[in-house]
Amino acid sequence: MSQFKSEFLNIMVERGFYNQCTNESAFDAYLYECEKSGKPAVGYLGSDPTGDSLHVGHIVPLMMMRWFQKCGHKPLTLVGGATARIGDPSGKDKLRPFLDEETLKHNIEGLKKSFSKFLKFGNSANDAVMVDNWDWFKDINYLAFLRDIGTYYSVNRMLTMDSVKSRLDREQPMSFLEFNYMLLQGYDFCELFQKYGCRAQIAGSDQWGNITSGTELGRRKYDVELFGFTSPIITDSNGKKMGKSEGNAVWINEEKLPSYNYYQYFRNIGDAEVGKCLRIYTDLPMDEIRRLEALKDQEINEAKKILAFEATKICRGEEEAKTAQETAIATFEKGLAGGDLPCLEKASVDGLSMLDAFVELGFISSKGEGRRLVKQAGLKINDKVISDENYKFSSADLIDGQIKLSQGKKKHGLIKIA
RNA sequence: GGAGGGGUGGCAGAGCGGUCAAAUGCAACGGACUGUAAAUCCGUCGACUUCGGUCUACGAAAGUUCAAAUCUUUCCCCCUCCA
Repeated sequence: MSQFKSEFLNIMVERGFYNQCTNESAFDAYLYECEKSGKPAVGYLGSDPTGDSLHVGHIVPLMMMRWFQKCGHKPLTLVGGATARIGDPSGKDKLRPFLDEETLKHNIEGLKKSFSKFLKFGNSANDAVMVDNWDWFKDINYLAFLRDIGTYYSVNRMLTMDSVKSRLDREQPMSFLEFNYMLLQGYDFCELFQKYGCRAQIAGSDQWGNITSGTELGRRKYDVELFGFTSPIITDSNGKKMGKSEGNAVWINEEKLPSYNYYQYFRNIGDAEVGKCLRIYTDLPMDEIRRLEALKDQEINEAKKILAFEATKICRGEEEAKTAQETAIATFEKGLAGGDLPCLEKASVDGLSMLDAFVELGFISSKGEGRRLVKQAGLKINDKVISDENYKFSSADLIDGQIKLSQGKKKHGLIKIA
């Protein structure tokens, strides 16, 4: 299996991160050279601040960077303050809405937070560094850019790029603005090369076109070989992209999603995904992973628990992971009401309408939905199915000062007396 | 600038004067079966409701009509072809 000289690439292959590389053997040699000499290679991962947190779908490249750093290399995290003002057309049919300054600033802060959960930032040689491409794009002159960069791009070739071609094939509009996106990303790569000696870009496979834009620009303009390295798109067994739970994104930042929900997302992963997810979303050694993924039937639940715990640990810290796990075990295995469940605090529960409580907890979005669920036996109070949609609580429902509310089999919450 | 086509629920996509809260598919949700899995089956899927109904919705506004997603006018947006 170990066909590479560099530790990094071997890990990538072994754990299923490897999809495509611009020049495998040269990249390997370069990394090996760096690893041997103790001089970190520099690689970057870019992300446009279109939201204020990354989500599970972004973890794959984040974990690649994490390993990159573990192998002694230096990760740069680039936020696209400039490119977000344009919008990457890859994989999209519509022009993105423009973002105002304030949201961009807010989003960039959020991304910093997300990045720092997976990478170590600081001042030593291989610590991660955050950069914003707005810094070099904000003062750029249009004519100068066209002349210095535009000359290296062939429109003929750009039209064959997937991001462009698929739009055209599907007869979706593509503005000139978006068409320029790949030049900007190419420019980023070269800029990072100039400033930090960055030779590698790591990303999801949908970025291939944008990456090669950079490597080609590097070759033409600076006569240097830059490397691009991509991961496969990780899908679940239905072939859908990972990262949605109950129709909502699984966010990295805790203010967007409680750790308990984060834990549950991984706990509920399909059997077929366990091995793949252990490799990608945890730091566990391969021996351990091979042992876990060999488990079958009921036993595989042990593997899922470890997966959920480890994944939560990386992102939310060990304490949070423990609490989430304890809560999950208490509620699901012991049928109790665990401590970290979503909770509603009330001064008194007498006369409180059950439906209102469910709405307030966010389990249902309307009372109508709640009524339907009651008809379908989907709502429970203290583990007893409720058949009266107008049920009102009284202090008789309190058990140890709290009431357990459940919607379906998986959503549980509490009402506590404050 | 000219000619034509189109904007419908989370998405895709029917409907083209009443029977339309709007077919169908996907997604989502609940139940059964299980292992907090997958597959399958059954059910639900605008809001409020004293479950009788009430209200808001088919790009926006105005109009015709007892009645409009469906017809008319204006506006906005998109697509295709021509210049």
